[in-house]
Amino acid sequence: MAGTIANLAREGGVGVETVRYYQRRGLLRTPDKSGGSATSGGIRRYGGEDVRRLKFIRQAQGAGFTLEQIGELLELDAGQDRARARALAVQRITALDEKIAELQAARASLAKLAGACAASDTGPCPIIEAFEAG
Amino acid sequence: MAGTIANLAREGGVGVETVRYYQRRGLLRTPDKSGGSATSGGIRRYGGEDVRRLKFIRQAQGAGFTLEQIGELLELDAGQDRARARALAVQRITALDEKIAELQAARASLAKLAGACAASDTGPCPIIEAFEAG
DNA sequence: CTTGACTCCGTACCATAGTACGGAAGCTAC
DNA sequence: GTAGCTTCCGTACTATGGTACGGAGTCAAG
Repeated sequence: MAGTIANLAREGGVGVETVRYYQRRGLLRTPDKSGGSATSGGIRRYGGEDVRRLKFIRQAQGAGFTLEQIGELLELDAGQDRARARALAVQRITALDEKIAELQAARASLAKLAGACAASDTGPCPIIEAFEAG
Repeated sequence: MAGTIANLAREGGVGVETVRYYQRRGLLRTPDKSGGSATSGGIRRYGGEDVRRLKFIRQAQGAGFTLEQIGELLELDAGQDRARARALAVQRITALDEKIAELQAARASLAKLAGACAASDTGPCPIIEAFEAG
C-alpha cells in the first residue's frame, strides 16, 4: 500500500500533482520525511490510511460533493458527528434529484427535437427553432 | 422588445455584464451606436432578434451545451447545416444519458447510506465508512 | 443646464479543480 | 561515483462562466 507519492497517486487513480493539490487544500496529510540529514529532508512516505483517504475523496467527488464539502466530511469522520453527516447526505440527495430532473427534461426535449429534425429536411431546423422560442 | 443593454439583459434574465461577456465571446452581436456626434458614439440599441438570441443561449445552456457549442449552434442556424445540428444534439443526448446514470448511481448509494446512518447511532457512520471502502 | 442614472470599454478579478514548470535535492542502479 | 529517474516546492498557468471596477461619455428630467 503506497510508499512514494507517485504510488499513492496511482493507487488513487489520480496524478501526483492532484495529490499535492489535495494536500494544499488540507484534504490529505503531508507526512514527515524519512531519511534526510537533519538540515535537508528526504522523501515523504505514504501508507494505507492515505490511500483510503484519497479513495474516499474520489468516491465522494463521484457523488457530487465539492472538495470543500469533502473536507467537512473528513472532519466529521474525525469528530463522529453523524447527524451532520446525515444532513449533508440528505442535502446532496436533494441537489442530485434536482439536477437529475433538470437533465432528464433537457434530454427529453432534445430527443424530441432531434427526431423532428431527422423526420424532415425542409424548412428551418427544429432544434434551433425550439430554443429560439424558449 | 429590448432597447438598452439593461433591458436586453433583464428580458434574457441575465446581468448586463453577462450580455457584454456573450458579446466578447461572439455569441451576441454588438449593434451600431445610435446618436453620437460622428467622433464620439452614443448608445447601442437592441431589438427582438437580440432577445431571441439571448434566450436561445440560455435554453441551450440549460440543455448542457457549453458556450462554445452554443456558438457552433448559432453558426449552424445561419448556415442551415441540419445534419451537424442533429449530430450535436445526439452527442449531447448521449452525454446527458451518461451523466444522468452517474448521478442516479450516486443518489442510490447515498440514499442507502443515509438510511443506514439513520437506523443506528452506534458504531462508525456508514456514510463515511462506505466511501472509505471504495 | 445640472443632476443622476445609465452606457461604454478595457482590464482585472472570482471560484472550482486541477495541470504545468523549473530548479534543487534525493534516491537507485550500474 | 555518476547518470538518470523521482521527489519536493513554490509559482504560474489552464478552462469555464462569469462578476467587478473605474473613468469617461451620454441621455432624460426637472
